Amino acid sequence: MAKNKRDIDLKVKQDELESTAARLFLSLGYDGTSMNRIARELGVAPNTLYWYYASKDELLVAVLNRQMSQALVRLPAIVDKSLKEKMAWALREFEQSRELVTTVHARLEQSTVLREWHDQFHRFVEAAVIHTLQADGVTQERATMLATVGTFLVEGLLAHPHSKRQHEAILQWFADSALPA
Amino acid sequence: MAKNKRDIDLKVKQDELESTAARLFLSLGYDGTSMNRIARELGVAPNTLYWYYASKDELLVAVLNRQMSQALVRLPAIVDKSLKEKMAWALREFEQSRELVTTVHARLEQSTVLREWHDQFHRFVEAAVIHTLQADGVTQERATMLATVGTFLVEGLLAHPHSKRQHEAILQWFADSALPA
DNA sequence: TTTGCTCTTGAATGGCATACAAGATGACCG
DNA sequence: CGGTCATCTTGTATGCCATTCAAGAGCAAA
Repeated sequence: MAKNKRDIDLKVKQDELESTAARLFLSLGYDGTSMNRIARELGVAPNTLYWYYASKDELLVAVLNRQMSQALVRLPAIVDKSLKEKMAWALREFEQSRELVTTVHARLEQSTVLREWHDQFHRFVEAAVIHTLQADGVTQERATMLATVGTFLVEGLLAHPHSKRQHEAILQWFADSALPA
Repeated sequence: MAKNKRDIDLKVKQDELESTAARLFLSLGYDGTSMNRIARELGVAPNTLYWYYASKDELLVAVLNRQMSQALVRLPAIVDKSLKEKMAWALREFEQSRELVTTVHARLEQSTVLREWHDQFHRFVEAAVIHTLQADGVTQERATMLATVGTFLVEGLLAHPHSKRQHEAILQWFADSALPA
């Protein structure tokens, strides 16, 4: 009972930490946000964060999972839309976290936790895309390749600023080229 | 004359600095390479580097230009090859500097010099791709869009490890989809 | 009241990019 | 030859960073 209460408090506190960290990471960037800054914002000592997370990278992973689970809530709304609309949706979702996407890729080599998170995430996303494509009659081998391409296009559009029209044109072209007429 | 000699020494010294910096950046990564480390390797004081370059980012830009001009030497060998072969070549060239590509993207927001270099580089590459596509009868508007897509595919393949076969399949599919049959 | 767990902190460590002012070197000019 | 000036190098310092460690506070169970 008491043990249980403690567990609840832990979750509440973690949620508080992660939401503050998320806000700062998104506005100032990962490198632009020091553990000191996060702690100050929360009114705690900097090293308090290290009781909850072993490193800044692990805090980032927690924030990423948080962002992802929030996106998953909105996922059902587009499951029966077209491939193109699904990709446009993903693009809009990620645009909120643009900064973080680049950061993750930059830190892949240096952080094991981050690399594991990244790989798992890619597997998840690509499985979903492959499933969609297969439902449209694409062979598995081809769907696998196209899923990779689709991912690259979304990542590219995130990393480099382009107009809505350019997004539109690229996604349209991809959908047309990927699916049989 | 003497003034001239100094200028020569300057270039020589810069070349020495940049080749050492390049070697370390490529093997240890940008973040993994401290100015201190570069200086130690060269047998000079750390702040000596700041006489030649205003910041670590400017040193990175110099290294990037160095890498690029080395690649440009090898460019003529593939000017008359197919689009697919050109992209495969670019991929091979960049693989040497994989680490740096991600670093550049990660630091775009924080470093003006780097962003300028990056934007200029993209304009250069995309102009070249557009030119190639137009020579194959693609309209300018379409070529512009395809150049962006091609760039994203190369960047994606660089950032994420894939087998030679996957590279091959993706590039082949892109060439087929981009060019009229 | 004592034991032990959970959480927080003060104080420190070693590293980092970078700034500044003082020196060394060597070329030119009188 | 002596002095002046630009070029290059360095010693030293600053303020930041992520992270560590040992000491404490608060509170539950025994």
